[in-house]
Amino acid sequence: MNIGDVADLSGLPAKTIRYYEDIGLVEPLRSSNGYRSFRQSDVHKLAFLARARALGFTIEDCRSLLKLYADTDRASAEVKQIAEEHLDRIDSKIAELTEMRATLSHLVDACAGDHRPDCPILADLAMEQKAGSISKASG
Amino acid sequence: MNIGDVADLSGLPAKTIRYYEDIGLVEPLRSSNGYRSFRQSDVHKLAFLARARALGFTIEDCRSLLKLYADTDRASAEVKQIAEEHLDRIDSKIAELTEMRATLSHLVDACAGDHRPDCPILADLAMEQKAGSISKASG
DNA sequence: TGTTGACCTTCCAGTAACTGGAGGCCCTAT
DNA sequence: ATAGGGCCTCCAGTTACTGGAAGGTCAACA
Repeated sequence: MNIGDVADLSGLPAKTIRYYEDIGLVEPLRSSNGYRSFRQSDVHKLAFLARARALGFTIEDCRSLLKLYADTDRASAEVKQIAEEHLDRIDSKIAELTEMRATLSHLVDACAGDHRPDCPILADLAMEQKAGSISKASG
Repeated sequence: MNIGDVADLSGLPAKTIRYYEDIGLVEPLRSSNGYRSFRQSDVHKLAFLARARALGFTIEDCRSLLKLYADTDRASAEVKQIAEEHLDRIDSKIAELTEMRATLSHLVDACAGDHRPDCPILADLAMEQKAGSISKASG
């Protein structure tokens, strides 16, 4: 199977598949004309990668997961740990974004958004650290 | 003021401040010894940047916001628009992460996480597109 | 006066995970 | 023969920094 077919099947761009080969995630064969030749197992692996990436696992996570997937004797605990760590990262990110959202939404609501120059958003951004003791206290 | 002092005041690493100069966000003066010499207005600007970046505005957003900030005649609507677009991006990101979180958390809950090899997480990741018509339908 | 040591400088390279593009070969159809 | 599409490699760019090497500057101290 050529890269275009595999791209269609896995949902990954051909560029990305080549990249995944570069970094050693897949190792397709080569045809005599130099074209990459993908086996069914390669397609399966790429679909696995597409799914894991869509769930936000990093490439290095994916590498670990693929190893664990290939090892039929692995303990599910190992996989679960990777997933739980990822879940924690997701939770942190959501919390961070939610806080940003709250602040920003507050500012947006406070801004008239008209032709006049007064803008609470800029005012907040420009807010000076009056006390001086605020910013670098516990860095 | 030297870069170290400004770093302390703004909360930004010196490296980052140099980078901001590289990309034209600040233009500190230079002392005779070649050291960067920051005015109060530079410090103010950097604090503005630190705050905006903490709220997740991109560098290009920051560039626009700084321009608008410098222009005392701007309409608050312009600022509000940037902020609202950013708010939308945040909302999308939160939605995406929340969906990931739900799926992943479901899988983690389903996984025993013990010494046995059965693992619903890997099973899901490896899930084959049986129908074949699923993946590339509306690309 | 010499020498630490902290602070500053520039420049280069690397991060994560691709993406875009140039230049060129391969294959099929007309 | 020629047109087109698919494939190849290699290089560069993306975002927003961050780390490190090699070296200049400055204040303090013996």
